[in-house]
Amino acid sequence: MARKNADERRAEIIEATLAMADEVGPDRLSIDQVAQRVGVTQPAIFKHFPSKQALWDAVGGFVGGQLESTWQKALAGNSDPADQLRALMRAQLRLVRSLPAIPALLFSRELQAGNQGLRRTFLGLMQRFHDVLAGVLADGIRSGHFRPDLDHSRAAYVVITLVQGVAMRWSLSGRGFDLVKEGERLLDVVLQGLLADGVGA
Amino acid sequence: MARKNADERRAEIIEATLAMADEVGPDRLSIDQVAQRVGVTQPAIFKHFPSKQALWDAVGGFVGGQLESTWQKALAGNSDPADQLRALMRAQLRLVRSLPAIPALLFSRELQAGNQGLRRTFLGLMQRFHDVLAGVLADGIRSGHFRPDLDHSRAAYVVITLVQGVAMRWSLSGRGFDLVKEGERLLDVVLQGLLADGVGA
DNA sequence: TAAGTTAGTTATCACTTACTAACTAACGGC
DNA sequence: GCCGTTAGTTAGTAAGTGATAACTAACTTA
Repeated sequence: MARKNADERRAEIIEATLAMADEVGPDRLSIDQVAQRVGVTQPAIFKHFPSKQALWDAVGGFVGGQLESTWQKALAGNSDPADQLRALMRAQLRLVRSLPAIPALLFSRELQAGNQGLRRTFLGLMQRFHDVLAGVLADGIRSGHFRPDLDHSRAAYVVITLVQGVAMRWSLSGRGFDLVKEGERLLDVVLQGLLADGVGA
Repeated sequence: MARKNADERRAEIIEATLAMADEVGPDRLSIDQVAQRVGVTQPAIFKHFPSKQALWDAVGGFVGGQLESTWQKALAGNSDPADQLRALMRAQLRLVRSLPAIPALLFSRELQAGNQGLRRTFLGLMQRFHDVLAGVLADGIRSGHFRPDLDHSRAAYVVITLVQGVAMRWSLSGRGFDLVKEGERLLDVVLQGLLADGVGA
């Protein structure tokens, strides 16, 4: 019968949900599939989460927690502003690589339509990521590392867009390239800019 | 009874599918919902498409056709390389704005898991968009508009990533900003680069 | 205008879904 | 070693799913 402590089981279910969401898609994932993955009957899941939506709620909370804790570590290890940007991007992309359901999750109606609160959670996360990036950029502008005429908020959106875009392309392409490396390469191009010197000034 | 010509009805069904996919999500959309939108009973849909998957196939083909036809027009009207990049981005984002189901569609398992051929269609589209962008960039490098040390293929991926990323953020944020304008703003930042002159050389 | 074609209908099937009720057996404190 | 708690089971329900079969009525054309 292999009973387990409820906390442990909850974590196991959340993990299984993320793994299965990656395999079959968040909106197609049934409680029964999660249960099978965990090695338990379907109604057992409802002993730990009152409804499917509550399970998704918990999954979202878990992902959000992981995201936020990773940023702090990324900032701590670097001092050069460009390196801090790189570290933040790497941290974010590494998390996506280890939880590859995230991009699909963001577009799932399970979270979008069914769960107003969770939607706000994710928007809040994005906002905080923007603020962290904007802070790094503002420092770098002051210290002369970045262009003096740069709008730090807008530039932060550039970096966010780059992160989300490359994660999206990585997903769509069947994960056919090294996500973290590609992200770094793109960031390098953006740091330099596309225009020849003296053209856009 | 209001019968309609089959071609007309097919187009109507595809349109309704795209609209409903945006509202309820591609993976949650049932044939019955599409039928109701069209104003017809559920089995009538199967008179025009042999299966649900065939319907999605047709939807994908429609979207792909729209995408490709828009690029040609964008290139024709401009001569300056930077303007061509802007025009391509605007064209792509305008299409996403008019068919807002596209981002969610790309992540739907309906298309990913259920439909191998359609997946290849979309990857092919992305590849061709990359090639168009890379061509513009290569021309611009030769003519001195872009940095001589720029890798045109990599820079093309930067622009693609920017397009997909901003479309994604627009979707997630509840379409709370002007997609086309924001895309242009981000492209402008990328054209200039982030680094101060002389820092990254 | 009669006849064939076809866009539509109603009725139904087999299956999956989230969820519930009632029961069972493992664990932990005493 | 007893007993309450609780993680788990089996059995079942109501609603929704994609799809099919058989029929009907509107267009098309000879």
